[in-house]
Amino acid sequence: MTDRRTSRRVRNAEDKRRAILDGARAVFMANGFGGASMDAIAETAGVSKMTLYRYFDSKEALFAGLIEASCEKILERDPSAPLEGLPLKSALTRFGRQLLETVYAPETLALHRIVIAEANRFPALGVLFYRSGPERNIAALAEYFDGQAAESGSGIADPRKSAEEFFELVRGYTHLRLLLGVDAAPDAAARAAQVDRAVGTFLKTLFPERHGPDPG
Amino acid sequence: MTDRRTSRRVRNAEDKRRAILDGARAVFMANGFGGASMDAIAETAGVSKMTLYRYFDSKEALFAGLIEASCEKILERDPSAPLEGLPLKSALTRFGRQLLETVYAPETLALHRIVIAEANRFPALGVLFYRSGPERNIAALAEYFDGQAAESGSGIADPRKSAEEFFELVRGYTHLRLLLGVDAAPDAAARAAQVDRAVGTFLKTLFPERHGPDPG
DNA sequence: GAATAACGATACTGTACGGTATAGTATCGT
DNA sequence: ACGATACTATACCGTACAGTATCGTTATTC
Repeated sequence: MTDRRTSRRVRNAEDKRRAILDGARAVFMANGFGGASMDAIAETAGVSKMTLYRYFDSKEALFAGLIEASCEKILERDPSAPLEGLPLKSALTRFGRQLLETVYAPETLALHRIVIAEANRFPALGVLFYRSGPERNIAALAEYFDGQAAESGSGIADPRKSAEEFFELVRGYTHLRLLLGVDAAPDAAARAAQVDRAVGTFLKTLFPERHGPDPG
Repeated sequence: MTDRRTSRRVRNAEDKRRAILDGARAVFMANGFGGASMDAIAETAGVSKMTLYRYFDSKEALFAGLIEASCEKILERDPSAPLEGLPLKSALTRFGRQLLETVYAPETLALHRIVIAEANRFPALGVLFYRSGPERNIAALAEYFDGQAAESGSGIADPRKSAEEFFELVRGYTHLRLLLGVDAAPDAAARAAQVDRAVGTFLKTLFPERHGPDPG
């Protein structure tokens, strides 16, 4: 029975591969591409260096594999999952909270940092990351806007642009501050407040006539 | 006359220092901290490696010196210079155009990349960068808002937050796409269009009652 | 239970790099 | 003109690292 079900060898191989990628993630994210050594990765992964090279041809290949795996993990989530029928304000709030939860998470920040840092050396990974993450969020929200437009009759002029604007308002400069290590990570309450403000601001840009004079 | 005016020796020293920093900028920005070698920097700067170490104690010190110098250069500009008395819309437009011109410039993008990348290894530089750049822009705009409030009577509830929101809308996701190498740098016309849209959107968030129904 | 493949441990190679030492040359101040 | 200082060029040291080779061990397959 060479491979009834999945042979044990294959499963072990998958385990090894996961272990290697986990170790690579830890070391690469903490030290960057240049600061990470293959010896350190092997040790962190609990694997001999030979095994490393059995699974990945080179340091570059390992790095690329890691980023691709991280992007695939992002892709597993459906960003628009349960929001199809929701009213606008609720949908925006949930979109926003979900965004901040993932985007402010240390792992996501580390991924941002390293992909931005190595965008020169690995141009394809920058594109892959953008398409797997931000791009999909934007597309999902834009699609939701389109659905809303069909329902309510009155549509948004440029759903894509509006979607981008919403996410910009949500993530805010806090995102940059986190990437730079200026701020500490905000807790759930702070994140919720930030989303609420962003939703309020954004709704004014969509339907200015519904809001009275604001200043004060 | 050991130093009537500035002695020639110190002028030469300043020149050398500038040359070294220029070389360091080119190499660091192109290859990152880890990918940059002191030999390459020396060669690019047209200077012997010994001279490098006469001016900077170590690679870290040189890197820190470079970032500090870059931040000082940013600080020389007064972000709020000629906008004091301008009406709101004009002021925002000029704020916005100035922001995009500098923030989308390749050197600024490279600085962003490298500071974000090395925020772990050099936490102080991340803070320095933020305070020299984004923070000052935000503060300048917030101050302008305060001035407007004093003039017009009706103020903005949270000028700082509003200033951040404006700049978020202006730089947009294009900034991330540029950092990731997904988009090519937009030309002046595209930047102007982006600013105009951001200004329009932002004004709706400030004075929703002044704008009629928008969708369509 | 033998054959086979994967793995661990470790030693090794070549090289690139950070930093230093040295020796000789140009430049500056007086 | 002379002494001091800055600079170049180059060789060098130690180390760290990417990648390879070897060998003994374990575990899987049939």
